[in-house]
Amino acid sequence: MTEASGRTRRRGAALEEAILGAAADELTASGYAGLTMDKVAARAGTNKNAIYRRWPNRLALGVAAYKRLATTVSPPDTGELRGDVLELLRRANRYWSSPLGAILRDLIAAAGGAAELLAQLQEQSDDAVAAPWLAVLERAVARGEAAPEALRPRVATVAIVLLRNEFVVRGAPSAPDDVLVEIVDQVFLPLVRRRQGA
Amino acid sequence: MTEASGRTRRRGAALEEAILGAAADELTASGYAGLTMDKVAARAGTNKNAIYRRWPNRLALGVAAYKRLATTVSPPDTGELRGDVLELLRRANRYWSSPLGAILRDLIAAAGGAAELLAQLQEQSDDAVAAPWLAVLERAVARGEAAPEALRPRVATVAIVLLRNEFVVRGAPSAPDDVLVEIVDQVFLPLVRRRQGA
DNA sequence: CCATTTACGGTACTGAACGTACCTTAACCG
DNA sequence: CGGTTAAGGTACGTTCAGTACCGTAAATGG
Repeated sequence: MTEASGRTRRRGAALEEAILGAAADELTASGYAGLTMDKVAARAGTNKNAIYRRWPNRLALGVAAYKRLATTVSPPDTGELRGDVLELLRRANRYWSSPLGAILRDLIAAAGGAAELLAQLQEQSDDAVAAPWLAVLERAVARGEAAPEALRPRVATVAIVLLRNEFVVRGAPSAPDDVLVEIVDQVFLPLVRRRQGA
Repeated sequence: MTEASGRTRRRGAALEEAILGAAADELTASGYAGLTMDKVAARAGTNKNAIYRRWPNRLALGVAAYKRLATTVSPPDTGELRGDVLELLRRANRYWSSPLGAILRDLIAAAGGAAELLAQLQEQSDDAVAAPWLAVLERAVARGEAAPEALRPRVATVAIVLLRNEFVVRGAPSAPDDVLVEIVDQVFLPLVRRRQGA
């Protein structure tokens, strides 16, 4: 049979949508390891040519497909800094432990330092990661719980970076809650709290 | 020709040595991406059977070969905490920027969360990473430069974890010195310094 | 409204590697 | 010295990424 039954032949944006959708489906179904170009083409009802005309390789397609699966979060507001921070960490822990987190880790691994692709995964590089932490800290500063010096990305994101380290370097499938508490109480809070001296 | 010319047929430990050596050579010559089982076998003057009898797959061989390339470091002693810490970070930065660092990153990536292999790469898991930092901090505590509460692995290793994050997640080929200084002055020193309050 | 160009669909390949199977033969061991 | 173990040799099976070509539907535009 020529073409897929009675349907009209798709082009341009419509086809691109179909491919991305198929790739996203494959990602959720089989993870990045199971994302093969042939399967994506088949699921999208097209062929590999159409894919390679748009993305140079499998990784680029994977990154593009992941972006439509990623969601953004709104910062919590428990009324107190420690609660907010723990909540942010627990969310992150859940996410990294989830199938989506596994996909993200695989993509980061596959990118292997290709800065351009890594930046796409962070969606606006640092800002998106730092935003909720800065939001939470700003309220804490207003309440007098945190020092204004804490309102710098490097400082604000310390906790999340430490947690991510557990996953990327230690390979934990999920970080125990003790670890989150330890990060908050041993590192994050001592660091951002209003200091009397120096 | 049968066998490799006149040489006697190696077995057991001798052959294992030869394979590991060949794998290490391949790693330094072509990186982990270029480490193929066929090339290792050829360079070791044997065949893939002998390799697969000892390591279950390419990654395991890569990790084993890497371990013989890795070296350990002794902690610096500049007489002052900030100097020691910057020196440790600069060393780490150089290492991660080097070909060996690239191999390590690829291996971590390829392990993709296989905790067992990742642990081998850290050589004794945390301890080896934390040791020099704890050593440097102990001297600082003795001098009154740092608070005793800093002598915990989670706290002591904050700086190195933040730097590693630059490589793994941001994909920088090398971190600018500014970043190291930022990590030290904005995060590490404020965190470990003797605090008057609370 | 028709000719031309663009880009899809179909299909077949190439090439790289991993991992396996199987047999022959040398080294070790009691 | 005979039997067992482990090398060496070699040939596959498989899986995929990425490429090449060709015929044809859809846009384009005169």
